[in-house]
Amino acid sequence: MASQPTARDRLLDAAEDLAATQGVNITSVDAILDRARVSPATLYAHFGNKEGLITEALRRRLARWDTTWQECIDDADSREEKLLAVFTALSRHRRALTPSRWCVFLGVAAETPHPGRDLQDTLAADTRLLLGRLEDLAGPVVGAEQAPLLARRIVLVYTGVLGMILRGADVDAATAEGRSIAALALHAVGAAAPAVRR
Amino acid sequence: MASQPTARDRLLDAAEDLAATQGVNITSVDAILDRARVSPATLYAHFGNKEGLITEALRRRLARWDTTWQECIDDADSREEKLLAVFTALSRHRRALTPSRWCVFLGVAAETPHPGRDLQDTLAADTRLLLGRLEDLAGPVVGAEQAPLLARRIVLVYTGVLGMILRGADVDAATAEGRSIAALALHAVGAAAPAVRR
DNA sequence: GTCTATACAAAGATAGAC
DNA sequence: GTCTATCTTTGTATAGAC
Repeated sequence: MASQPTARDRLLDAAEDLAATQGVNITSVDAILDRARVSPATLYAHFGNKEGLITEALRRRLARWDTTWQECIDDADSREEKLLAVFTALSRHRRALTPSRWCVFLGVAAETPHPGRDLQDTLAADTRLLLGRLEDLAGPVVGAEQAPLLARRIVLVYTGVLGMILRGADVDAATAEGRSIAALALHAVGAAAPAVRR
Repeated sequence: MASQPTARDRLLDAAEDLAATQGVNITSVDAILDRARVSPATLYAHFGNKEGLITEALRRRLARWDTTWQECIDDADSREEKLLAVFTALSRHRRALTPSRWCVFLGVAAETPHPGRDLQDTLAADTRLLLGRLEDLAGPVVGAEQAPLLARRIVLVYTGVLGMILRGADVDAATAEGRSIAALALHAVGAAAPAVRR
């Protein structure tokens, strides 16, 4: 029956949007409060402090990314396509949510040299999700032995796409280019260690 | 005869070090002044404001990167090695200067959603230098027509290496991995459009 | 849970003397 | 050119009422 978002949700929305588009350090608590139309006390009651709010907003965004990516994997037909679905997911993710200037997680990591434990964990969870899932998907394609190598390479290329967006590159062009390079890496590793059958 | 660095140089050193290791937004003017052992008025007399100082420090660092990279290119034997020398240069650069947490230019870009014109130009100059020089080096290897494509791909991979450092990856490992992927891209593009002779 | 009002610290930048 | 001292704004966070 909740027709109106709660103050808590409005805070998370505002924090996510501003972190994604402006960055966390330049975004003041006041700016978040203004956008969420919420009073200071409410923020601190729910999240303790600014970093707590940011951490919670990132957790929520990571969960949504997780879902979107998994859907793209499920939609893909072949094992190779599933491995490259991370690039499709990037496009879909950016269309579904407030598109970040490049990547909210890397952005917050770049801006926060000394994160608290919870924030640190949340940021690391993004990288863990990428490496872990790509390794799982790479196993059936190039074998368990080569899977970690291929996963690292695809994460590197994926991260490069995000960086190119920060450099001002066209998002779709950079994504397509990343996918091409990842496909090269896939076939190179696959050639070295022939694909596991079925 | 200048045995002591000037106040101006101490300011540039302090700004560069703190921007590289901590980030620009979290670094206060006071912190820069403390480290440089300089008074506020001196900073503003020389650079106008904080962004002016940061811009100047970045310009100086870009010039040093330019030099280091060119030296690595000159040291390389083959045309292919010259094209991949950007990864060697990255290692050498990071050993020569205060190593940034990942990349000072991308870091400042990520932290500054609305840069002034001078800062904007300086940040863009980094990307321009990368794309332009790599395209020049790619021409003799894959031909002028394919050179822009290969240059973009290598910049993407190079940027991915920097992003992996931000993700916590080992610097040498990420650099080596990036070089391998760039070599794949080189050979793939080269195979599509056979190398120009000489 | 949420608000109004405010405390307190830190930020960037400037004035005026030497 | 450089310093000491200070001004003003903005920042995060809390107190106390409803």
